[in-house]
Amino acid sequence: MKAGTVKSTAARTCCSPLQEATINEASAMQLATAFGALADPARLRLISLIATASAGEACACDLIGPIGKSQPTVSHHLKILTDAGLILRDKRGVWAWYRVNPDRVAQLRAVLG
Amino acid sequence: MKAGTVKSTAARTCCSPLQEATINEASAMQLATAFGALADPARLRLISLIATASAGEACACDLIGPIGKSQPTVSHHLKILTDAGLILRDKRGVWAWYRVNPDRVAQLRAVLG
DNA sequence: ACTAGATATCGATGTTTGTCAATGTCTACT
DNA sequence: AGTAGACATTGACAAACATCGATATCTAGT
Repeated sequence: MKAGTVKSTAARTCCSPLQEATINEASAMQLATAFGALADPARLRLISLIATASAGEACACDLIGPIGKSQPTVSHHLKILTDAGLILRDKRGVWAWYRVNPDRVAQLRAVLG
Repeated sequence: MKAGTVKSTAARTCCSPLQEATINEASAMQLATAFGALADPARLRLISLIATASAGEACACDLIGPIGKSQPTVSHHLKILTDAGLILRDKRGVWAWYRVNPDRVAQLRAVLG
């Protein structure tokens, strides 16, 4: 039985009605993608490496070693983080430089606030 | 070639060494699980529904309708959120009451801070 | 032009995940 | 004791994902 329906003693003590959800389905999907980008140990370590790099940016070539995964795999994870807007790519010559996107991170932090 | 190695003109302009990652592999896995719990639209809506419920807690029976998924599926999502420590379960009689775990949410917010 | 190196993309594969129908368990009421 | 209802668990299945080897693309130096 749906709680809140007055039908028995137990039912009467149950369930004040919920407010409308503050997150609608569209923005839930958008946020889920962003949190999903953080839902992998390798990607968390990548974003941490980038965030703590001197000058606030890191070359992809220096991220492969510490992660301990193959180059295509690291490239794949960096793409997921980039597509989610969490990091920004800057291709300079042969190298790809990544830095954290503070606005996007702050947006996620606000959701948890 | 690993950037930072002095070998060519381009190499010389590349790659100040990265600091050590602030997140080690163990805590990365732990955090990935937590963010993974937020990486689904249905679960985000669930936690939002619970957070905005009057008295700060919501009965599972009132969460099935708004989510629009079957009862086992909603129960499954609630379990994932509970296992990740994001919400707390309180079984009272036949009903299961859920509330947000503020400490855990604050911990995740701190990681993004 | 050619070569070497950095990164991205493709194709394949094993694993994880979301979903639901069916079923089990537990509580409270009759 | 029996019944009804709330919630969890199981089993199955398709979709999504992480990973890697092979390959393509693009840049810089020779």
